[in-house]
Amino acid sequence: MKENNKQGKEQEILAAAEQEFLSKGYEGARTTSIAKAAGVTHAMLHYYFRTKESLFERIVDEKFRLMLQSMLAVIGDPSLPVVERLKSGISAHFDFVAQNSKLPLFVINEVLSRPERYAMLQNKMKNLATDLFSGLQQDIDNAAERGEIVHIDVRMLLMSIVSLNIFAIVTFPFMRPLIGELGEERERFLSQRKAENIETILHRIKR
Amino acid sequence: MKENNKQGKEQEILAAAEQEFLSKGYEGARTTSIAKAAGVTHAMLHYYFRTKESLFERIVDEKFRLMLQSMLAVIGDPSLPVVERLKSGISAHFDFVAQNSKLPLFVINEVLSRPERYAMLQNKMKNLATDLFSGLQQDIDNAAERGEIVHIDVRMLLMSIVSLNIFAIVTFPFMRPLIGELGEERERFLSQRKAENIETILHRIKR
DNA sequence: TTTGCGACCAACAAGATTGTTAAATAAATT
DNA sequence: AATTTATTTAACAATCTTGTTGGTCGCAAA
Repeated sequence: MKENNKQGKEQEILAAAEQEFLSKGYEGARTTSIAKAAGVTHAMLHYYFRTKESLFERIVDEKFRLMLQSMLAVIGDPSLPVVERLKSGISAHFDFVAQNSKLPLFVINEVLSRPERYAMLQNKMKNLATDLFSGLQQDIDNAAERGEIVHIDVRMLLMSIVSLNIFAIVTFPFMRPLIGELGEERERFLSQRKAENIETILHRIKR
Repeated sequence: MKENNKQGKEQEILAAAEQEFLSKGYEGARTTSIAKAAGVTHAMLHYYFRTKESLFERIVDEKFRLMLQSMLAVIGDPSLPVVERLKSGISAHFDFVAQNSKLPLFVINEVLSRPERYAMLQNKMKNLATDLFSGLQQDIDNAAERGEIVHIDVRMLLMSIVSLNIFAIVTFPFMRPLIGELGEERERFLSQRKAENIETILHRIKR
């Protein structure tokens, strides 16, 4: 029942910290609570990670990376035709967010409450934008030239996609009754909402 | 410079509390900080509002009401034809959120971190849904029968609208660079994004 | 064996934060 | 004016929270 290998405890603490920070944010999180959840004295927590702040950094760095990585999923497979590419991209992004439902709000909250992080996030975003988005933009432009779809700025389109996906999953807990009978079970609702989001984006580019 | 009428101080405290709670949330807010911002000793804060919690309730009640009220704006003017009605509804909702940009995140965070509020919010939402949405749904159904637009569940449509509007404004601070040159000034970006959101929704129902 | 070193814990320290209270002051009521 | 009531203040209390410290335990290298 006891885990007393040296690295084991560090991992336990990290796992507990992730839980705590993701669900309560930096301010709401308590190092004692993290320690308890990890099955360690709170002195141990300070032994492995000097301060609450440094422990938080560890979590936040990983989560920011994960968040950006998820944006990449939207780009989809360049070998597919544009419409298929978008379909699978939206679907992949939706699934990712559904399985990491606390991630978006965590990132948004922590970056908004720490303007000193703006620069970092903005840089990474800019890289994403210039490097990855341009390929999809080309695909879109070409398809538009062929008259298959409508002209549109890929950044606007991607923003719509992440808006629709993230918002649906974040607000699911209290949107459920608004949807009424449709929202009996989480899975059912999510799959319907995913289909609706795909539909919305495809309509947007339909000729 | 001093406001020493009795009711004045209470209002000062409420105003300061609103600022503090909206930007830092319940956990991040400090009663001493609120008191200082209001120009009162922190004992005064406890004199007027017994506890931090009760002060918070005052703010949260008002903000929840405001939030739901803003959803109503989306319904729009029933005397307009459906497409016009949606256009003005989306625009009104977008403007409201833009002028209350801290509201959505505040409400989402506080309701999610307090499941005991789920029931309350869910009830109010259900009322909105049954009472107000049905009118718009009728309009949509009729227009769809006439072949002007496509059939769609109004709840899905409204969820898309609030997703697009809220997300755009909440994430504006760090989405700006992703948009690049487009996002030089806030006003410019917001008006472009508003237009894009309207476009997206209209495409969704276009035949 | 003993020396050293990392993991570990109980207790403590310092400061922040919410909340109380007793007394002073102002305002209103009789 | 006298009495009550509301407002205000300063000081304190209780608790929580982060962080430290001195010392213990086990184990491996010398």
